[in-house]
Amino acid sequence: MNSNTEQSLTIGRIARLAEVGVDTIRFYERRGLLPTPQRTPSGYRLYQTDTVNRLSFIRRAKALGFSLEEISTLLDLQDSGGPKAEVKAITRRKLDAVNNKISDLVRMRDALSQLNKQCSGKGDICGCPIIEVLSDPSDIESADSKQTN
Amino acid sequence: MNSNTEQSLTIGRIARLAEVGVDTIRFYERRGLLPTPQRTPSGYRLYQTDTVNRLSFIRRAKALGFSLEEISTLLDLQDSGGPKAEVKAITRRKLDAVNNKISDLVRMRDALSQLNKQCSGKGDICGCPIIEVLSDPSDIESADSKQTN
DNA sequence: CTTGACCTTTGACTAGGGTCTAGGGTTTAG
DNA sequence: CTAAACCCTAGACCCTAGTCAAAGGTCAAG
Repeated sequence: MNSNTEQSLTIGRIARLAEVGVDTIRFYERRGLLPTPQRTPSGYRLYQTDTVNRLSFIRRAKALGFSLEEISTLLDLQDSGGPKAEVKAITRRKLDAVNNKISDLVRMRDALSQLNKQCSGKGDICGCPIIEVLSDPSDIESADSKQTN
Repeated sequence: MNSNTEQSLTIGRIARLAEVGVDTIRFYERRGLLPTPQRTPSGYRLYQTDTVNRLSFIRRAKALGFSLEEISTLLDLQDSGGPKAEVKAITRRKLDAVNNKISDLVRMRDALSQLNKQCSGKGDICGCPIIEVLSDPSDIESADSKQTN
């Protein structure tokens, strides 16, 4: 096909380069994260190699906890040269959300870890502090005063 | 209806007492978290008041991050008087999972917070450190990790 | 008797992020 | 030439934890 200049890759090749599935790429296209690609006369999608960068961008943003919708916005801002303030606002919101999630999980962890410490793990279930707390939470705060087994 | 002994409640009443929806109760029944209840001759479900405790158990276990499947196991153990060790193992696994999720999120938070600090938020997007990191991660210590929700 | 609140079932729908299938057409290596 | 490997589309399906709707049956009050 094209001898030199800039090479075009089929979806399978670009998928292997970016380490994502071909279905994922088509899915991202439908979601507007990837521009509609060129096609061969027979209808095959053709991608430029820089699409790999875009896919990597998406992977990294996902690793930071951004949703596909947020990533889409980020990519639009990048494409259009939009204001930095908006990128920062998205990051800030995500940071707040992550912090909230961490607080929730830390609370869960503290409760679980206390229960785990308190339960001997021996014998049958009667008097198991874990079951007891779940059955009646009135002692969940004062749970450290009990040393049941 | 019933004057004294043990009163039976319709699904709507038990739902109000336990502060869950009636659909949720039927859903839990299908999932095996609630035993199949008695019925009136006309087919209405009838619950004993202690079903409220069971529903509260489920609510509290959910708040600790247990999935319905795990809660189902916990309830089975409670019903059958199974070994404490198993309850403890489930709690331990959940604790580990929560800790892993916290680590992931803390890593995300650190990356996001660093990016947020670095970005001036002024001007257009050229040189935005957030976009740059997403485009080329060579300057951040791999924020890659599992997906978290 | 009628009204309204309650109950029944089945089945569809939600969000998020894909993954897979069926039923085709195309391209390439041998 | 043929078979394998690749590509296309539309649409169904996965997971979790429910929630909602439709179409009908039941029950208590007035």
